This record gives sequence, structure tokens and C-alpha cells, in this order.
Amino acid sequence: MMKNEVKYRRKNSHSRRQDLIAAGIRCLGEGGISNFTIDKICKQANVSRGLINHHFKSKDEFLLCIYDQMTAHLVEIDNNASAQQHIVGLIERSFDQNSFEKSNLRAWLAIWGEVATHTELRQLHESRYQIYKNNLVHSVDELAKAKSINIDADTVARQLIALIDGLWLEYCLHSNSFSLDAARNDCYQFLTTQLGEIASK
Amino acid sequence: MMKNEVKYRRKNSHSRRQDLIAAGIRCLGEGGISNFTIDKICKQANVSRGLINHHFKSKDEFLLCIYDQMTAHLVEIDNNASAQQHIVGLIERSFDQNSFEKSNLRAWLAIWGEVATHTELRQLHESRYQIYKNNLVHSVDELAKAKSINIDADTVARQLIALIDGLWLEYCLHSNSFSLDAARNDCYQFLTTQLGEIASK
DNA sequence: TTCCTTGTTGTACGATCGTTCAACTAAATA
DNA sequence: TATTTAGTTGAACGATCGTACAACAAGGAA
Repeated sequence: MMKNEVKYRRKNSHSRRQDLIAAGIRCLGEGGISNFTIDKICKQANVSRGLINHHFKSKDEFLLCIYDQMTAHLVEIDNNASAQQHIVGLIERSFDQNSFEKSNLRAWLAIWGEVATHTELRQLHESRYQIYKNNLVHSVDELAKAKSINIDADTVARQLIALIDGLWLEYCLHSNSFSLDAARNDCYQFLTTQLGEIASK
Repeated sequence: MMKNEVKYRRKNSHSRRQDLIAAGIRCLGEGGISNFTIDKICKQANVSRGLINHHFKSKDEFLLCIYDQMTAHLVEIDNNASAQQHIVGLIERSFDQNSFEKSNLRAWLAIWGEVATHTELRQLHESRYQIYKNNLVHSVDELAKAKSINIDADTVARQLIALIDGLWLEYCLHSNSFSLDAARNDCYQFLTTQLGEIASK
């Protein structure tokens, strides 16, 4: 007889939830919301079909947890970083080759598509966006004041977010149209016209 | 007896196809790709379940026709318009209250989400984008030359497209965050920094 | 009026959807 | 070792998915 003939290995609730969330994000990334299926998610996570409903109340709540995971890093703030470092970090992270592979266009499209339907998801989405934007407004304002430049920080933040999102979207949809370097430069050029010279890195 | 006791009224193939396409776009807009269902589309179009497969070979081909319809106006060019009118028209149309209601975020998100999966859809998408962008590059280049401004038209076009798309996305996802007027102004401000003063309308 | 074309209906099919739940068992506890 | 806890399985449910197709009928042609 073999020694380890166990049919499956147990994990504690937290660890298994993480596995399932990662599998869910992978499914979203590979085939959008149509691929976001109990069957396929469980297959991705190498667990049986019924397990996901043991760890999550419903599919909707599961999606909420996935959104939480996907956006957590966007609202984290490094208190040791300067305003400029915060802004530059945001741009660099948005167009970094490594993190880029992970953040998947289709996963985001799917999530955004669901925001209109699911009340709780929309609430979390709004809340995350407010924090994300306020952090940026604060940094832009700080930087402008340090440089004695008179601008509307709210407007500049909105424009920068739009530019980043638009470039990101455009790159994902037509990756051979331009490079990530070009996208980064576009952002820095915009910042320079608004806030003067920025040391990009 | 009533005069018109007909069970249904016929339409020619073209007219019925248009009805179904309109219904399909409405379904996409209301609930994304999950709502894009033969059942629901036919209900929207007030026809029976089986009719759609009579007028379209498959659901995939139907989606292709929908994309064609949704993007047709983006690649049309008015030969009587100046370069500046072309660019201004693009911005105005992107953030016009009326046309805005029709062009629905979720329909676009759903379409973009499918681009990665369906080969033919991706090909049409790439082709449309190339035309759309080339038209803009051409206008930017013409305007810059007329003003004797030395810029890279390709870069400016890319940035403007990204800004428009990003603002549009941001507005759709957080419509109470800023106004369509603000979005328009953002675009004109960007253009002004690149090409000098633009008469916005 | 009768015939014919073709637009339209509605049922049927197998596959897959999200969820439930009884049964099982890995692994910690006593 | 025996008992308990709780993580896991897999079958089953009704609903809905995309597609196929035989039957029907609207409306023009003869």
C-alpha cells in the first residue's frame, strides 16, 4: 500500500478562499464573465464543484471578494512616499510589464460590466474609487503647492486618471499599436505640462 | 370578426435583421453579455425564439453584425469638414448628452470582452480601430502643419483617443463624479496645449 | 381565386447554469 | 486509539442556455 492514499488535502478556510479567489480571477481573465462559472472556477482551483458554496455564501458574494482583492492595492498608501513618488509610482505600476501581465483587461471589463447590476458591488466600487481619486488629488495638490503652481488639483487628477485608464485600455485592446514605454511617456508629458518638470524615476 | 386577425406581420430580411440588431444592442446595454441571450433578444424584438437563427447563421455572427453597427459611425468621414471640424466633432460626439444615452457602457464592455475570444470579431475590431485612428492622425497632422507646429501627430492622436476613452469610461462608471462639460473641456485643454488655441464650436 | 415563396412560430434536444445537501473523510483533539 | 470537528465530495434539482427543425401562415404572383 502507498503511504499517502488520501483522496484530498484539507486547507483552512482562509487559505482555500484565497485559492478560489485566485482561480476566479484567472477565469475572468481568460474568458470574461461567461467563463466565470462555478464549474470552471472549481476546476481551476482543483476542488470539487460543491466546495465554493461552502466557503462563499453565493456567487455574487464571491465576485465581491474578487473585486476586493483586485482593487486592494489601488487604495493602499505608502506614508513614507512623497507626493511625487506617489504619482510616479502610480504611473509606473500601471504600465509595468510584470504587474501588467497579471492585471487582465477582461477581468476588469467583466467586473465593470457587473457594477451596474449588483448593488453591493457598485457600492464597494464607488468607495474604492473615491479613496483612489482622493489620494491622487491630495498628492497633486501637495506637489503643486510645493512648486507654487496654481492649478485645480481635482481637474488634473481626473485627467491623469482618465489618461492612464484610456492608455491602458487602448494598449490592452491593441497591444501592437504602441509600447508601454510610450504610454508611460504620455503620462509624464501630461504631468510636465501641468506641474512642470517631473523626475520620472 | 375583426379585420386584421393575422397572427404576426412579416418583414423583409433586411428590416427584421435591423430590428434584431437593435434589440441585441439593447440587451447588451441592459445586462452585458450575460443578458445577451437568444431568448431575451427575441423577446426584446417581439419575435419568437426561433427567428434569430433564420436571419443570422449563429450567435457569433449576430454579435459581429452588432459590432459592425455600433462602430460604423466611428469610421465615417465627412469630406466637407476641415481637420479642426473633424477633431471637434469627434469630441463633441463623444460627450454629447443625446448620443451619450444611446452609446452604452455595458454594451461596449461586453463587446471588448469578447474581442479576445472571437477571431473574426477581433479582426473587424482591429480594422475599425486602424481607420478610426488614421483619420484622427491625418487631421491632427493637417492642423499642426497649418499652424506650423512641430509635433508627432501619431502621439497626439493616441493621447487624445486615450483621454477621450478614459474620460468616457470614468464618466460612465462614476457619472456623479464630474459633468460631460468638464470632460469636453479636458479634451479641449489638452488640444490647446498641443496645438494652440482651438475654437471649440 | 389558387399557388408558391419565405418569413415566422414553437417545441424539442442535450449541455450547462447556480445552488442544495447528504455522505464521506482528513486531521486535530482527547 | 477512539472521538470530534469541519473541510470536501459528487450527485441531484429546476432553470436556462444555443441550436435545429417540422409545421404553419402572410402576402405577393399567377
